[in-house]
Amino acid sequence: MRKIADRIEYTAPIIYEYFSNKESILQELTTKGFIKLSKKLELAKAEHDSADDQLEAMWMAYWNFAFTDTEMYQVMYGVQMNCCSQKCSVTDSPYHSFIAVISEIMKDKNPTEEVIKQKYFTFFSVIHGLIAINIINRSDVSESINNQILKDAIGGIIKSIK
Amino acid sequence: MRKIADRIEYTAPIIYEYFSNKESILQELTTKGFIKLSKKLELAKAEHDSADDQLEAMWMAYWNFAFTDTEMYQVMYGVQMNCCSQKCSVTDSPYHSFIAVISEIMKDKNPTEEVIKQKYFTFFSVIHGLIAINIINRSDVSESINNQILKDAIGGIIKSIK
DNA sequence: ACTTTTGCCTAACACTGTTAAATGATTTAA
DNA sequence: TTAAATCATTTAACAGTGTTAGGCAAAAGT
Repeated sequence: MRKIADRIEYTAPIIYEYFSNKESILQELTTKGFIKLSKKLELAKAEHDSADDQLEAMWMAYWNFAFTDTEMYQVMYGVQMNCCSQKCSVTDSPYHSFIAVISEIMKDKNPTEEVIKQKYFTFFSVIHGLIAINIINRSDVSESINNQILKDAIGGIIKSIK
Repeated sequence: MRKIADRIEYTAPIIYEYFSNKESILQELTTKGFIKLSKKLELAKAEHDSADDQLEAMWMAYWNFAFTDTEMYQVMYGVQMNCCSQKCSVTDSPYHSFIAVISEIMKDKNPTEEVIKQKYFTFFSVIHGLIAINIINRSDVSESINNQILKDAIGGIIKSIK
């Protein structure tokens, strides 16, 4: 708040003349972000005819938005993972456990360590994403995104790496 | 910190005799969490013979850990999504854009609205998970988890919902 | 001209994490 | 046995958050 005030060359309290609190500033920014994102999505959609292509293009647009407007994306979705800089990437043992099994599954393909790592992260992203949504939106979708979805997802990736 | 101090019936500063700062407490907890999780993973693995089954069982164990030790999981992975309570779930327009196209793709199956919502969240989890990892671990895996993985993931899910 | 409103600031509160200094008890040294 | 040193713990404080209350001076209304 004080930093914002500095930037606009006022003192902190006048911010509260325009916004009821910090949260509502983020809220407002987030809303703008969603509008911008929506436009990109509609644009991507309009460039294709089949629904398949549209959906892929939309998710690609979504992906691109996340990296052209990273700060925005982080505000919108509160992206943050405490540990990841060290722990959940390389140093932890879950990582090594999974890597071992994935290597085993892919052994016919003679994959590089890098490829295996990629696959691990793909897995991790999917599962962690599902978990995060379930933890946060517990009441909203907890029953919807259930074990079946999870198993489908896992099965799908296992198939895809064989 | 003061709450911890209350709980252990000391004052805040003595905590700093045992931990250099708050971060290092979380660090310690996280380490313990990873040890516990690792054990569960190894246990799950040991119950199966084929690598496929092992991997599935491990991810299921991972999933279960996230919900039996939710606070731990949140500390370990910093799960948090600012907006989700309202915005990224139902009220935003990206949601509606995607729902529309997913419905179109699945129209032959006459899916309920609930099913479509599920599929959306599956998509969202996957993509958001990949994005989050890329944003946070930028230097570490940014080149690894690239567009190819993304396209594979999207393609896979599109296939799976047809 | 006098009152009301507006715009803005200073000061402060309650709450974070964190550190320095003081206190008092217990152990050690002489 | 008394003096010194060490230890455990606390109080007080600092700097940093978000936020609110009160005041003051310039502008606007009557």
